[in-house]
Amino acid sequence: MDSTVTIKDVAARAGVSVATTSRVLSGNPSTSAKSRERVRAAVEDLGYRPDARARSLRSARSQTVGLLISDVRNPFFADVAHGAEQAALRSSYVTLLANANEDPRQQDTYLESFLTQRVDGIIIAPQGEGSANLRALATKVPLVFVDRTVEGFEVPSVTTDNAGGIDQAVAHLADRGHTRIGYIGGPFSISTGRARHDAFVDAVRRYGLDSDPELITSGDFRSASGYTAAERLLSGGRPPTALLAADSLMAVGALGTLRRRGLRIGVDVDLVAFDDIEWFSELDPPLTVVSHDAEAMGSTAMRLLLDVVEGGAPSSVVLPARLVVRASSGGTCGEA
Amino acid sequence: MDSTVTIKDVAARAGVSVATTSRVLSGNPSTSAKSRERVRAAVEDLGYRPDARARSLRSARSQTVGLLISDVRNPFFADVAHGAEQAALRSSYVTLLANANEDPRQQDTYLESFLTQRVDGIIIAPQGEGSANLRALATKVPLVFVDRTVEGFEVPSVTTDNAGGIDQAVAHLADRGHTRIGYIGGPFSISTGRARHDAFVDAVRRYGLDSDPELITSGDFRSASGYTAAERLLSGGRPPTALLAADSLMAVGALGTLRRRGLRIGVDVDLVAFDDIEWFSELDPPLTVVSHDAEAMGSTAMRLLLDVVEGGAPSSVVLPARLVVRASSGGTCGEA
DNA sequence: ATCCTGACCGGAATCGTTTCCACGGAATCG
DNA sequence: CGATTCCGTGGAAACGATTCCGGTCAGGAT
Repeated sequence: MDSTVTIKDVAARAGVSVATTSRVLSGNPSTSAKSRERVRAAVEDLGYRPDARARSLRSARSQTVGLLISDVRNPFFADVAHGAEQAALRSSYVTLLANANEDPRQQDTYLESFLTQRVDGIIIAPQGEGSANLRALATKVPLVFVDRTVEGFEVPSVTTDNAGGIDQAVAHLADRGHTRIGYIGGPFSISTGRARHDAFVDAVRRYGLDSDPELITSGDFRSASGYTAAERLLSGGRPPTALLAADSLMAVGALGTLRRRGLRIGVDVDLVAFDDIEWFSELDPPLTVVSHDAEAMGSTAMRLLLDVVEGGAPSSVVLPARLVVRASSGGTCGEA
Repeated sequence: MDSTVTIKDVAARAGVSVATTSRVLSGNPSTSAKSRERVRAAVEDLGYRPDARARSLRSARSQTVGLLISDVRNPFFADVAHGAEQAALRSSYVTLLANANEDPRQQDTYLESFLTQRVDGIIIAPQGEGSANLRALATKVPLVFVDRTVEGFEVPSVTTDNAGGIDQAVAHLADRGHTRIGYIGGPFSISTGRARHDAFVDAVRRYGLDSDPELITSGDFRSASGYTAAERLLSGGRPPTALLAADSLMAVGALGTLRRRGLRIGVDVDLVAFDDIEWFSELDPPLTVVSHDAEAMGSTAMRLLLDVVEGGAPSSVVLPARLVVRASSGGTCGEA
């Protein structure tokens, strides 16, 4: 089953030395046209495929980067991963995609594994607070944060303009005449959770809306927590007339709550979600969202990382967020 | 930045030979308690992490498997990937997750890359017909198919009981009194597309329903194609009274069509989807689905693959499908 | 004719491990 | 007491590539 044709076999078949073969294979200019041709032919004949492990053992590059995502099953992160992967491919890097599953322990397991695989760099959407672990990592291998950051880390990052996005959403809801907006936030242990929360509080104040602390809840960026948060918000004495969810999965949970309570979205209660997702526009009614480009986020992160790997020192990037108004907050049925 | 502490450093610090150090590290029993202790301490002191590349270069095992999924952004496959990954982790294998993006060219690119990385085995949800490429692969490295298969391949696979699932769905709709069911199928180039189509035709015949060929359409397992297929079905002279979509994304597309046409799901038209997805139960109305366990599918595939890698010859597995009736086809609002 | 230059090449060292082989000494056995 | 096992060990050869270093040879300059 294991053919294992090595560079030695190729060299023998081509009638040149291993050294020359290697030179041809890696595009070293000091090779004659004749050797190039003969090696090329031998590679073809033998179906030779260089061994990436041996190659990267000798030269200090593995042409491999690690991508540690917090939850592959979250469509937003799936898109980020896809964007990053495509960008890596274009620079002929291979991406090791790992799934922390929103669990710091698994995050550590995979970081460990990345290290033993000697990846050239790591992109990570960090869990919780930067463990000592993470801090040690940053001194060992190029690191880039995507979507989330950790305080006090000197690493490049790609994030969304969370404040801008939330501001647009609150402005829109205020425009619609809402004064009591229920907020379903993310965990404070995650930077996006904090940023969006702070932006919400700030926007509510600036637009002169009701800043009742009862209107603020928080979940864990998964749908079940969105469900219970919405439940809590709506069962208060003076329930909100609009809901703003800090991510798509929690919005899905809220959707369930509203349906079960028989509330009509866009009529009885408005709903706006952070993160756009393909099928949010196909729902009945289509959901108003704060949209940001997950794929661009992934590809940008990869670009930054490869910059660092090649010795550069790129600066962080903040991508814009854009409100897309749909029927769940009074828009028309079509796309905005 | 690069610490590069090697086994030599550990050996020196522990005052033993490199050979002994290696033995301790890989749990070789012929080591004294004393060396074990000293090596352990040295590893700790130096923060040593073995180099997976060197290790796997020497021993013929890389402890790495490739997982090639047809579309990471399809929630079904995201779940499969998650299941497989967790199973690999339990056997201390690392998973290289790649995304073919429903594109045979990218599939080839990644297979190539898996090969140069010298993975111990590959799990794949194959695109289109088994290219010569794929066939050559099967002779080189252990292979397992997941979800989909390719005719004439002697490799273990994990699939769903497609026929059983479709049968339950059609039986249920027939029960509800439908005689004209519109079918939104997948591509014939993919085994699941063919299997579900054939099962549908068969079930329609057995339950004595209308077998009008106009009722059968097919898409590409993506939402846009579900949209246009539903559009075509509903604009015929005698439109169907129920829709059965062969996968979740196409069901999402159909959802959009129904909304735009102002048809009430579960009242004017019933809708059933193959594949369950977390948020299908949160929709309004919740969707009736043919549910199969994607995570189990992934972990089973990984189990089969590791079996092959260890020299076994496991047989293929077919996982059951189960109809979950919800309000989109007249069920109650709660879970079935 | 001699020297120099530059293009091309091959031998061998190297990357960080595992593993084969041989060896010393303690324990067991006749 | 000598022979035989057995355990733990270290030296050194792999694994499959890259790359340093020196050498050959052709051709142009002197």
